[in-house]
Amino acid sequence: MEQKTKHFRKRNAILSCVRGTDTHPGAEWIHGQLKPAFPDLSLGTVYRNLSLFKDQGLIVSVGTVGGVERFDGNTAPHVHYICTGCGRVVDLPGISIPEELSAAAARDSGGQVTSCCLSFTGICGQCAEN
Amino acid sequence: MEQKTKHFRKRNAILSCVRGTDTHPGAEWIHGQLKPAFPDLSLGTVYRNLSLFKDQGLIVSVGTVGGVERFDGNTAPHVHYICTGCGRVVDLPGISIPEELSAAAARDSGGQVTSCCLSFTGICGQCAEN
DNA sequence: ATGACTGCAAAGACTTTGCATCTTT
DNA sequence: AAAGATGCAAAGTCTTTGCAGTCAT
Repeated sequence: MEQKTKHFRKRNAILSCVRGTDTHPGAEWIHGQLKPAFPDLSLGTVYRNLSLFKDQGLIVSVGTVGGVERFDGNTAPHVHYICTGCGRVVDLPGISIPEELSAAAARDSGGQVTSCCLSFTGICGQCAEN
Repeated sequence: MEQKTKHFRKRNAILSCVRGTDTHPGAEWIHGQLKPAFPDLSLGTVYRNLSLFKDQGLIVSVGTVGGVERFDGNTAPHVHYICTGCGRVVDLPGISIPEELSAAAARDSGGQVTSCCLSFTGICGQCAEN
């Protein structure tokens, strides 16, 4: 068991890293976070595993901010606020996406709807001060 | 006047191209569309002008699909359906974003809200057949 | 002349991929 | 042995940028 753990140690660490933060990180950020614990962790491995997790539905992409794809360990549909100044992505748990919209989207598009994404963009209070 | 027109001919063509389609195009697509009329149009110019239009608020980005940024000449908030199979982005004019959500987002985030984006993703009917 | 727009190609940034190596079964 | 995971570096895409040339005022 311990052996097995070792084999997946990095993979698990990557998944835990995404799940354990609310920063909606990109690959580089995750790599930086894990580097101290895994000095030989390769960026390629981070990308490979993120892609894998995404395919498996363990994480979701919240889109590309400033050229880098950002992920979220919270796979439940929820609302984001994206600051175009600093690139921060924060959750807005106080706002929920009306249930009926998904059904309407499936009907109107004539296709299947697997996920939805509602995000607001602007300048956050902190950036506005600068 | 005709001279002036000539000077901005390409710029105007790029803007018209984005505004005149509902395909939510990326830079490459626009370049391909205008190439016949402007054989010497450079991709760099397309990128430069798209960036300019975006800064000016003449167009909006609808996000990155399959690694390429897609634009929309319709700057009014509206809902999109994105097919993860073929990458098509279509409008869902039948669905509107509840007005009160924007205000709630500004309040909850403590920042300013300049735009919002609601999109549904899935496999479109056409892709599902393959 | 001065400022603006563009073509071209080089540079940049982010992501993917091939191959050799090491691990687990 | 066979399948899976990773490091490393090369390759691939998309986008940005510097420079020189052209056009408008």
